[in-house]
Amino acid sequence: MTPIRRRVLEILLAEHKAMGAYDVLERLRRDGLADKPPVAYRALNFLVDQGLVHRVEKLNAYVACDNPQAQHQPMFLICDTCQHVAERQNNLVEDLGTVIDAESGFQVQKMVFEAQGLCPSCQRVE
Amino acid sequence: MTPIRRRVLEILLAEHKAMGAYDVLERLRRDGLADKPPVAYRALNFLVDQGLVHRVEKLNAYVACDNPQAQHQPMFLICDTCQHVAERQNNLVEDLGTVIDAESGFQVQKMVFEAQGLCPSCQRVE
DNA sequence: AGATATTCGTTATGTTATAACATGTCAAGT
DNA sequence: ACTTGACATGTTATAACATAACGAATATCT
Repeated sequence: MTPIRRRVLEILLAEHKAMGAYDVLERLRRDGLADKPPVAYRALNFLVDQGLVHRVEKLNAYVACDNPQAQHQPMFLICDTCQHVAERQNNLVEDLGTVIDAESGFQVQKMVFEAQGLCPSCQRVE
Repeated sequence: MTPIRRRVLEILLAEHKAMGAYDVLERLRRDGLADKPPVAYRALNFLVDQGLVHRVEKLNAYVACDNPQAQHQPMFLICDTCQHVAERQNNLVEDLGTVIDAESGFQVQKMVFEAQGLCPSCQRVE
């Protein structure tokens, strides 16, 4: 952990939402830290490798992990209306990894599971 | 269906692999068709909406659908070694959609499921 | 201290995607 | 036949996302 990495994690924890790398970068700039793209990407990639941050593929964005202690295969529920990203866990995801392996011989190393739709509170509004 | 859309679909069917929008564009250019990014993106988005093509989020790429007739929630197995993308179906994916809805009230409209790892033939080589 | 490895700062550029607007095409309605 | 409307296309420009490369700074080990 270094000052930049720590700061990026703090930013993501404080926002508690998915942020693009350039959004993070903008925050770093406001803090007087370096503001070139590689600075943000390096820190984000490091945090993702450590399991402290997840990347949301559908959004090209990053969120702080809800539960960094536990080994887990996260899945994300992305609300199309309010853009909120909820992290969830469900054993079915890991089961699916096992099933794929058994059925097709494909050796799964990493899985991406992301659902888009309407979160409960946006359903009520519609 | 229009000439450009048909041609883009043909290209993807012929390659039988995931192609980036700019790869498709390069082919269109060779065919003497328009070669500006929006041309490729419009055709690809159209084909995705029709269910004839899928977008692979992890790769920012597109593949022709294996089985366009059937209503399905595809999943993709992406080999990190040979880059091959296999399309699969499994009821667990749809089950997961149902479970999410039941457990958290999130109304799922679209799901992305992508696994990365080693395909059977690349496992043998390692 | 000197050697080694890691991180950082920066420039430049590569890659993916869309906004905006002008133009073309064709069929339906009058 | 002519206008309108819907849709598709062509084009410019630029936004948004991401990394290669390299030298300087900092930490770690012996």
